[in-house]
Amino acid sequence: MTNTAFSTSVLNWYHQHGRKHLPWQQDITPYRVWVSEIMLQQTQVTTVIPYYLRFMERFPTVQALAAAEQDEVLHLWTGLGYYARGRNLHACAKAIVEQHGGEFPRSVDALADLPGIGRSTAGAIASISMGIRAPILDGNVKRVLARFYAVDGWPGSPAVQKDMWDIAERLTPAHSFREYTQAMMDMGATLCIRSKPACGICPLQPDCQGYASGKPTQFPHSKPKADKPEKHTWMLMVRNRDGHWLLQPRPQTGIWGGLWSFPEADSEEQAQQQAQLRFGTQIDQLESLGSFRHTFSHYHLHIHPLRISLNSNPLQIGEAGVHWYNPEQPSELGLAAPVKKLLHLPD
DNA sequence: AACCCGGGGCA
DNA sequence: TGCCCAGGGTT
Repeated sequence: MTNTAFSTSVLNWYHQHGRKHLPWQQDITPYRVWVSEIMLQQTQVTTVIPYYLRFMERFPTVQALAAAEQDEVLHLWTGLGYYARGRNLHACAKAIVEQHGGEFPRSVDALADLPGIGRSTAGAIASISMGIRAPILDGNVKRVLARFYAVDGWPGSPAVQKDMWDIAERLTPAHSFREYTQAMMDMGATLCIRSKPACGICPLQPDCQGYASGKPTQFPHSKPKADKPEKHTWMLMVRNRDGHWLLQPRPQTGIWGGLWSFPEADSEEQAQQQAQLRFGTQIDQLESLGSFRHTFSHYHLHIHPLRISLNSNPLQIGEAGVHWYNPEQPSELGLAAPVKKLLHLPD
C-alpha cells in the first residue's frame, strides 16, 4: 500500500465517520487548538469537554490567560490532573504575550520550544490550525501505526520512537493534512482502540499487518518489565553417611520465608570455607554440581549446588533446629521448589 | 490492581 | 541519554 493510498483511505473514512463537532473543531485558532491539545494530553475527550468550555469562557484569548493569576488557572484545572500542564499552559501564554507579541510562533520547532509543548503537540497545533504540514505522534496515532506496520519493540524506546516518527512523517499527506491529522486521532480513539479494536469496519484492515498477525492488540508492544537482576547463591548440600541431607530453617521473612533450605554462601570460596569450618575432617568428598537458574517475579537466581559427602553422621553440629532429611522417608516440611528438586536428584 | 499517557526535570 | 514523575480514567 502506498503512502498516498494510506492517507486517501484515512481521509475517506474521516469524511464519513470522523468527529467534526467537538468544541475545539469549531472556530479553529492556534489558541483554541493549543488549549485543547494540552487538555487532551492525558485525558479523554468526554472528560475534557466541560473543562474546555469553562476554560474558553473565562479565558477566550491568550492575552486573557496570560493576565490571569495562576491560582485561577489551576482552579479551572482542578480535577483534570497533571497540574503541571496547567502551570505550563499559563507560563506558555505569558511567553507568547511577552516574547512573541501575542501570536503563536508559526513553526513546529519554535512551538516546541514553548513550555508544555513537545514535538507531537507542536505538530498538532501546526497542522490543524496553521496550515503547516507536520506529523503528530500521540498515543492514538502511535497505536494505529504500530498495528498497521506490526512494529516490533516498545514505542517508548528511542530507536522505535524514531522509526515511528519517520513513519508518521512519511504518511502525512501534502494536502488535507488537517483532516488527516484529525482522522488519525479519531481512528485511534474510536476504531483502533486499545482492546477490542473494530478491525471489521476499519478501512486499513486489508493492508494492516497487525490484523494479519491475528493479534492486533499486541501492538504497540507494552513497556518491557524491568529487567530482572541476575543473582547467585551457592547451596551446600551436605550429606551424611546415611545419605540424609542437612537442612536449616530460613528466616520468617524474605525469600522462602519459613521454609527449609540448604546452608548458603555468596561465592564458591565462601561455600568452601563454610564447609571446612563446620565439617572439616569429616568431609569425604566435595563436588560442584554445576548450576541452574530459578526465576522469581523480580530476579533470576543462579543456584550453584555443592555436594559435600561426610564420612560420619554428626549428631550435633552446634546450631539448633537443623534437620537431617531422609529422601527415602521424606519429612513433611516446607521446601523451596529448587531445594526439593535438588533433594530428589538422582545420584 | 495494572496500565495508560506527552512533556519536564534530573542524574 | 535514560529514568522517573504526575493523577484520573479505563480495563
